[in-house]
Order: sequence, then C-alpha cells, then structure tokens
Amino acid sequence: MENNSNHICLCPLEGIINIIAKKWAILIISIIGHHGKIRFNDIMQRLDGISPKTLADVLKNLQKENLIHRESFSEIPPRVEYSLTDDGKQLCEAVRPLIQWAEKRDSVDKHRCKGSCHDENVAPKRGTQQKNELIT
Amino acid sequence: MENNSNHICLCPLEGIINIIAKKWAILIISIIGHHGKIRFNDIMQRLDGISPKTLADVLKNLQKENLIHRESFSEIPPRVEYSLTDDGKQLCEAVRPLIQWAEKRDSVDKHRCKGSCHDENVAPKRGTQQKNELIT
DNA sequence: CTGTATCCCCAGAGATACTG
DNA sequence: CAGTATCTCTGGGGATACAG
Repeated sequence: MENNSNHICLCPLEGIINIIAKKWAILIISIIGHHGKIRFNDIMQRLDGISPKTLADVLKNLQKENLIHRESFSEIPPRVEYSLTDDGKQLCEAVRPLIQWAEKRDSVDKHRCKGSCHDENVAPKRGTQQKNELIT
Repeated sequence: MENNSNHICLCPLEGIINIIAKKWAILIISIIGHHGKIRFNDIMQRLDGISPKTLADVLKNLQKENLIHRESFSEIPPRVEYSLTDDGKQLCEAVRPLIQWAEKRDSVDKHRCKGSCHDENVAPKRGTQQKNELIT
C-alpha cells in the first residue's frame, strides 16, 4: 500500500475511499448534514431506491467510522435520529465543493433533476429548532 | 430552508458517484492533477497494487467523462500521457478538501502509513520545497 | 511501453419478508 | 418505526497472460 516514492502520499486517500467510495455514503452524509437530524425512513425516502438493508449497512459503516451519531429513543413507536458527528460535519463540508462541482456539471450537461427533487419536503420544522448547521 | 442559498440537490450527486465512487478514480484524478502529465506505468507504480486492467478501465471511464485527456505519441516505444481536462481540474480542486480532511483524519487516527510516505514528520531536510505534499 | 483479453471471485447492492 | 435475516446476483476489481 505504501509507495516508496518521495512524491506523493495517497495513503490517507486510501483510507478515505473506503468511506466515500461507497455508493450511498456521500449521499447519506450530505442528507444528514443537510437535515441536522433525520430518521431512518426519512433517509430511505430521500434515497429513492435504497433498500433498508443497504441503508442500514452504510449507516452502520458510517457509525463505525465515527461520522454519524445514532440516537435512539425508547419509545413506541421507536424513533432513531441520525446526525453527523464532528468528523462527519467536516466531511460534509469537505464534500460540498464536490457537490457544487457536480451541480454545475450536471446543469451544463442536461439538468436532469428539475422539480422532482427540489420540492422535497425538507425541514420538518418540529418545534422551534430548525437551524441546520452545515447549511450556509 | 431549501431556498436558493442552502438547498442541496443530491441528484447531481447521483451522477457523480458513478465517477468518484470508483475505488481508484479519485486517486487517479489526484495523481494526474498533481503531476500535470503522467504516463500509464507511472500511474500504475504509484497506485501500488492496481492491475493494468483496472487502471485502463478507470482511465477509460474518466476519459469518457471528459475528466482526463489522453495524448498518445506514435513512437517506439509508445508513449501516452494523461492529463486533466478542464473539468478534471475542477474536480481535482473540488476533491482537495476531501483529501485534506482525509489527511487530517488519518493523522489523528492512526498513522497507518508511517515512515515511507509520511516523511515530513521526520527530518524536514532543509527548507527546500518538498514534493510530497499532496495538495498544497 | 501501453494496454487487451480472460477468468475468477467476492463484497456490495437489491428484493423481500419478518421481528422488536 | 427501525431495523434484521436471507438469498440472489451483478459487476467491479484482481491476477495473469498476451498483443500492438
């Protein structure tokens, strides 16, 4: 894994790709970062097409990496809220330029996501707390 | 809150993940971006462990996405130089924070690539410009 | 040197059903 | 609601050999 050359160290990247090179990881990080707190099913709805198993899988992986925080309430019905850890927030920040690049690239190409994903029902606005950090 | 300033549309990300979620794509983009021009075997050596098939595969994918430019010289022996397109450069820029995040995270976590490639800790060796900075 | 051509293999992603 | 439990199955990635 280590290249003995003196030029460039990609080792940290090798660590990172195990996180971000997961198909849904960045999406999920971004979604959670965008919402502050979000529940399992909310994530699943937003990621139209993901299966609970896959979502749980990625979620657990991200927890293991200390990127997201899982807070479960012992209620009926059960409620679990996912939020970003400090590390996760930093990752979310770091990923933002990427999203902007993708947006720009997408818009010049073909703007394939008009309407359908922009009218998502974000911000449940429960109570007074609706401040989403990470969202400038 | 999904207003102009802070709305994040994940749809473009769905397009992007097909690019960056490839195991080696970001690595290769970074490497090419770091070197300006680089040859097939040079990339392969830096990505210790990658097989020519995989590299060629990612490379072709990247070409298809107009992220890298392939310039082949009809020489003996043949020479091919890869460089970033304008889009690729932008991607490289967008990926930079990610790398920095990864570096930071790696260093606090567990120095998994100590010695061979993190030599900047050991004997800075004069104030001359070292080349092992990934992105400065 | 720069790739193709194969073959293999398993991790990851999907679907579905089920449980606490 | 929030996941697990299985099963499948594709395709990405690795290894090796070979070609232009």
